[in-house]
Amino acid sequence: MTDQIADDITSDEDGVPSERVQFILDTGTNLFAEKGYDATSMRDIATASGVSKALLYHHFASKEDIYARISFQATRNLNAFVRESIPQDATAAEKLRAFMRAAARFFSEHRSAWVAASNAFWSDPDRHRMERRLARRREFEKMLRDIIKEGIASGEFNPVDPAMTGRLVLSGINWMHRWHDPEKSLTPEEIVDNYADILLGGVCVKRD
Amino acid sequence: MTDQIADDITSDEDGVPSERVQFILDTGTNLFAEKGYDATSMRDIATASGVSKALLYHHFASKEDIYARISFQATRNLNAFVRESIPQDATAAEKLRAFMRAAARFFSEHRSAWVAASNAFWSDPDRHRMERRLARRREFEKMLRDIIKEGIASGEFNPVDPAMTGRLVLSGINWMHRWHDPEKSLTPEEIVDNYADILLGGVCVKRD
DNA sequence: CATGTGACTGACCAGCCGGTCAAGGTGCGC
DNA sequence: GCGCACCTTGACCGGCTGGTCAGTCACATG
Repeated sequence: MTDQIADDITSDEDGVPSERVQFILDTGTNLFAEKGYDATSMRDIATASGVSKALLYHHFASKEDIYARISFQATRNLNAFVRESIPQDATAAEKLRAFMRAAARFFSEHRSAWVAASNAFWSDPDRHRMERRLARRREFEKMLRDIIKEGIASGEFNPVDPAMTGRLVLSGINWMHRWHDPEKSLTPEEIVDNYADILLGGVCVKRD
Repeated sequence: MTDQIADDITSDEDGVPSERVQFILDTGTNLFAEKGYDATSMRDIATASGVSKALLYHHFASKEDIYARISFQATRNLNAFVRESIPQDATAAEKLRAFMRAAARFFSEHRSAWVAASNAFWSDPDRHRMERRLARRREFEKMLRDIIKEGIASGEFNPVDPAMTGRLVLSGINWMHRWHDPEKSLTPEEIVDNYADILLGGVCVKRD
């Protein structure tokens, strides 16, 4: 029923959160990213936010609710952002590179939220929301595979396996936060640019 | 062999653990891999092992001690196993592929332990052990970079950045446990074989 | 037999966990 | 003035956490 969907949307996105609610979410984002979900207590979030623990339960249903809203916010605009960053009239290679750059850029701009959201598989608190998360991830992966398929169809790419190639690309992006130090070295965009070079050009020298 | 190394080995491996101790470690390995470090309690491990919680503290110093021993066991033989799997008289491409296959094989054979060990950065309970873990990881990465450097030096590989290429290779291997279902689809070795094909051959068609 | 040693246990601890609740502001419409 | 809606709080709850401890048992050594 349509009413239900409308209810779901409003109850979930809930317009713009109040300043204080958003501040609590930001605080939680950093704590979750630093220490992980389990190791971060509601007291930690409350203290770091400068409010009482009870207030958290006035604005949020539970600890998982806070976490869900954080990861929801973190990934909400990812698909749209990446899609908008891909040029229409371009080679598949350019599109692939744009995809990787956009994902890396989004990652670096929402680093804490991304780490917090991707660090846990987080079982199944709200099934409906979980399904939408999964659907969004599938859509994200499909975007990437379509670029690869397009390149193969046009003869620009070798006949690689799109699913496997996509996974390798995403592995590089997703694993970055495990070793990348934002303080030094290259920016995430520079790193994935390197990855793109390696992937597109291949490691072995081209033999005729 | 130097005395220091011998000391290190005996002090840490401490001979073969008794049957019961090893059983507790195996039980803990599975629990940590399933539920994560924080979500696994000492009671869980004790109950699942069929012993009292107090016995855990008779054999182990703390919860972190159990975890450290598990991840130590898990990675102990990785370097040696991978090194032995690399053929001496072979092209750099063959060596790279052998490296990836061996790492993937080791991963699939010690899946639970590997997931448990790699899921947490786990701060710093025992500095000495932590440093040796890091040293081992550096050694592992160096092995991979040396293969790549060798290929570049001989003219077999393109002048790619060894560090960056190594990270991309390891990203694919390390990220696998996040999406790979051991029940179905390809084996880890088949997957990294695909990765090797893509990486070595490149995605773009070779233009003379 | 006594003595000692290491594996093993149930009961217990302080402290923290997520979550609840009744009550106290505070400001706004009436 | 009153009532009302919302934000905010400190005190509190049962339950679980990692960890401790005194003591039991089997067995080996003298």
